[in-house]
Amino acid sequence: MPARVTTLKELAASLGLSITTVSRALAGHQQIALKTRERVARAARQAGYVPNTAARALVSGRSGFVGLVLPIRGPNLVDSFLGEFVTGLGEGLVSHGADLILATAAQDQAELDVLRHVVESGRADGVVVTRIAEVDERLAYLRRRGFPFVAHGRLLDSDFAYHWLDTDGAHAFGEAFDMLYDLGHRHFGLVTISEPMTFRHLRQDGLAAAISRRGDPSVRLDVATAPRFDRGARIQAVNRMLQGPDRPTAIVALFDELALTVMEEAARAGLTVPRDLSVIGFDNIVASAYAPPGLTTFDASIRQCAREIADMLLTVIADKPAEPLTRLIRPMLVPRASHGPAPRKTS
Amino acid sequence: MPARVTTLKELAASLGLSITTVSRALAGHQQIALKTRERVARAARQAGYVPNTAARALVSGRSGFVGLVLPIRGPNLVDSFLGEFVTGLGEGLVSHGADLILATAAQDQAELDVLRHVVESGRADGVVVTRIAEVDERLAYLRRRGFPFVAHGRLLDSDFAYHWLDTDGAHAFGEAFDMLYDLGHRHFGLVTISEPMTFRHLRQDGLAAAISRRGDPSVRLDVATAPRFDRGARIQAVNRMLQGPDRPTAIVALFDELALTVMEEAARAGLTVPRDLSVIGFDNIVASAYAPPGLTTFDASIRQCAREIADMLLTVIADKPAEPLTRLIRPMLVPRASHGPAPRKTS
DNA sequence: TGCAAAATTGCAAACGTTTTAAATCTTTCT
DNA sequence: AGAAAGATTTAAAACGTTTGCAATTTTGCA
Repeated sequence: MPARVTTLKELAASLGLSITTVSRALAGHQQIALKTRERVARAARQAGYVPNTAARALVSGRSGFVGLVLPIRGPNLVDSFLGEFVTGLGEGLVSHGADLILATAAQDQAELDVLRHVVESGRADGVVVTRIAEVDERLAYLRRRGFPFVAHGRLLDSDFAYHWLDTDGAHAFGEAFDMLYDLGHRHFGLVTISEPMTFRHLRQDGLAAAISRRGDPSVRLDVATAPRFDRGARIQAVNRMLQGPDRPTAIVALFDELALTVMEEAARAGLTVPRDLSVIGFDNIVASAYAPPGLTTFDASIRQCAREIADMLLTVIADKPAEPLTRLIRPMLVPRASHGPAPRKTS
Repeated sequence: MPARVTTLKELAASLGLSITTVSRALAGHQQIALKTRERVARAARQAGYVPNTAARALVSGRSGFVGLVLPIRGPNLVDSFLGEFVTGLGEGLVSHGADLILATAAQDQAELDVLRHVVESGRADGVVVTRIAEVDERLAYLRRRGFPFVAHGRLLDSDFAYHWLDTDGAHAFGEAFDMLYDLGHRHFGLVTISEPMTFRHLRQDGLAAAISRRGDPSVRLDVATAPRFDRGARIQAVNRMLQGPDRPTAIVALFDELALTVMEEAARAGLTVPRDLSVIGFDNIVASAYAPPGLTTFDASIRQCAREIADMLLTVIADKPAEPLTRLIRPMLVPRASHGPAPRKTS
């Protein structure tokens, strides 16, 4: 059990050196004699010295933290996104000795307020912003403030540049369309949400672009929209799409939860997936592998993305690059058993 | 857009008051005239003043953070535990103005090292420790150090008292046994893991206790053990249990992932759940609702537990209670379709 | 050996806040 | 009116670190 040394002063005293020298030695400054550096390092290790974060932050202006404001979540919303995301961030940060701070918005408190506090209190040197909204005041604020940040996702258009990493949902949805078209499908359904997040536009536009690229006027696309967190409304919307006399033969859902609802309701309506209906999702949540017959979807590897976001942010903090850093990650198709050839026309 | 006031000094100057007075006014000290307190509060709000965390932490010795060392996770381990847990912690902390810091262990670094750093650097006022191991050096360290912490889970026995919250796995497994016994089952299987976590003992002991409480000598229990993160070995272990000429009619799995493996392998072996085999899990992960025929399991409401843990920890930090705080949360049975009456003896 | 240059170390200020002890101003009472 | 008591405010130290600049020691060379 090593004698506890709490401060630099104590360590310096035990070595017969000044605080300055010890501080510089530990920081690896060349101007300190190598022999001294080694001696100090050994003593510090042996004494279990750990520098005080607050003191260091106060004088250097760097906290060594990266902030993330927790997205507000419904009471019974359970998914693995957050866990994957923070794990990835942690992995990306740890190699640079940074840590993550998680701030939560209270019930009635706006996320922007929390963000402001994190920024203004000097708790963090940079922040990560997720779930970008169509009009996102957080980005505007950070921009105004000149505070380092990296967005996970992006705006549809903006009059300023910023650093972002996004999964290429547009490409994935195009790929889904092409695959389904080649399987003979001509009548498509898109199940989407009504919340003003940009990713829904990016994905829908990717689908639309692939359709028009194909240039086949016989292709039809129905769109069903429901609020994200209202399961009842979601089921209704899906059923409206499923129950018309003339229903799509292939449904693409904005993300897996919606796709699973589609599969459940299809089963309830007596439809067999993929014989009567093809379904494709996005996210590759765990349940998608288990829900029969196995949902075909896209894997965005959240954890890997988060790791890269951490790297980007640390670069932004350290180097203040003039050009915006941007990364578009292509999600990977995970083919399972929920898609297949279009059913023969029966009429 | 309010003029940015970064420091107390500036705010004091703009008010024509001393730093001391402004500091005290904002802290709500009675000795400052009410009129002054109000004037200062208004000015601070209007100027958007946010106190510097580092400076405050340095002088007060309190960082306002609670630490959590991220459990090391395999590369493709995906679950919702972490997300639920940090969400709950965040919810519990926010009402007291505390934030969460997440520290990650580097590849080869021991979790204890990271914990030590968090503690010794003064980054946090208290920590949460999860996934308690049979011999847990983290608890021993924190104890020695006299550092505030709350454990999620507990030791099997210990020579010192500490604060913990745990889900009552023993009770749940007893409940599972009773239910299955009443359905006619006499031959049981337990699928468990080989990692030295205490919860596996608590649950297994709960099962054993229920068996002996029943006092029926015809009850048999087979146990299969596999390493947690080795899917191949897990499948092998399950199959050994399933393929004997004399297999259990009811299998209880230590947690849902294992139960899902059991159901998959049962299906592969041509067994129908629950007709030929009853399966019960623990955790209620999302996939359990989707995996046919729907896994009967127990819900531990991680998020709610985490919220309580946060409350407990804040109490511990503030009040240093002499008596250990302990909470045992009874998980709730989530009956689905994977359990049923024991099959008739055919032989 | 002596002196300039180079190498190494140390002093002291600063970061923004809280807090102890003391100073100033107001009120109350004789 | 004057002093004591109470109310309110302030000066200055402290927290543990980093860092600009100065001081000291060592080295190289004549």
